[in-house]
Amino acid sequence: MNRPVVQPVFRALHLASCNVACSDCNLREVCLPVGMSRADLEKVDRHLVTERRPLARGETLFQVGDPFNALYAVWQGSFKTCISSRDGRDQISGFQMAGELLGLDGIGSGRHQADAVALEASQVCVIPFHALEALSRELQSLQQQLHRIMSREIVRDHGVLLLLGSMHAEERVAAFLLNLTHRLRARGFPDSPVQLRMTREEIGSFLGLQLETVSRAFSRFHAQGLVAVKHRQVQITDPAGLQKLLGGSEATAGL
Amino acid sequence: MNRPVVQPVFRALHLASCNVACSDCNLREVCLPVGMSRADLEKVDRHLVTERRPLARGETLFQVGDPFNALYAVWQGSFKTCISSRDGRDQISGFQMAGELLGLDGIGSGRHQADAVALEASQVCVIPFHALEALSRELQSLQQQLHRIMSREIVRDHGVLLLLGSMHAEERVAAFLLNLTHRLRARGFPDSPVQLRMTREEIGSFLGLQLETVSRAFSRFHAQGLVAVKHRQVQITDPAGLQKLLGGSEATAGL
DNA sequence: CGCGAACTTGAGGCGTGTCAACCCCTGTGG
DNA sequence: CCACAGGGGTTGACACGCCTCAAGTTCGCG
Repeated sequence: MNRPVVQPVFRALHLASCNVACSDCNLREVCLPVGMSRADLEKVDRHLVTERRPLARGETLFQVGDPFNALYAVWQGSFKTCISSRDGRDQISGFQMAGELLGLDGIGSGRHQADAVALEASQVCVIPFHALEALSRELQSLQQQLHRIMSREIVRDHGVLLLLGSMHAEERVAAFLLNLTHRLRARGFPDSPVQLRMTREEIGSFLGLQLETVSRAFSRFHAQGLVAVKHRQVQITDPAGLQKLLGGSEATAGL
Repeated sequence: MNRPVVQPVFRALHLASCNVACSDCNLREVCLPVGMSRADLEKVDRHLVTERRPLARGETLFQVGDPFNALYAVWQGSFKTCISSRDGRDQISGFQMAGELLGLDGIGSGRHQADAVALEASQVCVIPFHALEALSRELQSLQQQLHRIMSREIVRDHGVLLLLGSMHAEERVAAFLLNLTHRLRARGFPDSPVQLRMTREEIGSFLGLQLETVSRAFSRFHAQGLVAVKHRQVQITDPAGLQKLLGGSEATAGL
């Protein structure tokens, strides 16, 4: 890797854009190239994912109406996606962490249908969509993976529908916490204290609740010994107890 | 095509499975093959859509856990799709009418993740998924169309999220009615009296409301002169008034 | 004609939203 | 290093929208 002498700020950018290779990425088992052969992976490296983009906390990756050119895979950090109707109502449609794809909602119309905002300092891999379509006509493994990812996004949304349509406040918050820890564990994070990256208001927006209701749910869980909450530090001390609040259901996998 | 002598009930089945051709279908402008060339359409006819399946009112097309083999395009009639968690909670995730695709949620896991039930006597075109993937590697137009459809399904779900997460009961019902009439009009139905195919309870399940709440919303709309409701016959007399209930927003396109 | 399902309407209670006060943490500037 | 401002979070009191339960009506169908 060549490493020219540059000022720190540019150096960071430069380093980020070097060495973008799915085949070396430790997310390859949870990201786009799940289950692809070595040979196919190399084609992906060469033709598909060549750029990585860093974002500061609060920075917008894309917003409603932006022309759609690429999908983005979260490489580091986390994001929220917000949708809004023109009368000012708005809502967070999901939180994305490492290995998850952003931008799928832009394919249908050629324009992004949501805002994507970094919740912390983050980096995304840029996947130009025309290249993705071209390569997935060539590689069946890539084609199947893309279809699976889109389908799972639909199933995830249906899970949120179920949550918003039929669960009470405490059930929603419990489902949210369990889902979060499931996803973190799947990515190899220790499931001990979780550092929330979003505010109570953002959690509430996602769950269709007011921020006070979210806060009260946390407090009650704390009082019942289910979790230890301190600001954004959350430690689940009784996962089974939280699960029981959901009627024993485990259908929290896909939020 | 051979036409054996059979009893009427089987004959109906047989006739239904003849003459399945997207190129002749009057839904081709709203269904899977939107915008495809004549030549590509013929390949679709030959290799992809060869079977049509009739269903009686209340009959199940597929249910949760069934192996996923095919997508289904609604040709006639309408469907509901239901999701459920194992503690008995369940919810309708959508209503599908002519030209809309069923089964996208099965791609990711190889098993259907919802129940699809006919709301009236209906027919669907069967689209074997392995054949769809194979042909869409060959035809860019088909590939793009599939991606667009899946993306729009995601956007639609996000619209429902917004509805469930941020709207009051009457707003939800108003959005539901407007969305229904939009879709019917797009399919060439006269937008005068609409015949609902679902019960109040089903509407409520979809909107995250109790059936009584839906009924009361209808009654109030009636009293305000916005609609003329008589059982399942609904006539929107003041679309602009309904729209105003949504804060003037027109973000109802994608329910 | 009579039964059951679907629908309507009313009364009352509960869960959240709303509003408000207060606290805690962080970061900034003197 | 401390003071202070401001955003984020917690907690309480109250109101209100929707759920729940119940009774009665209409429609569809055998």
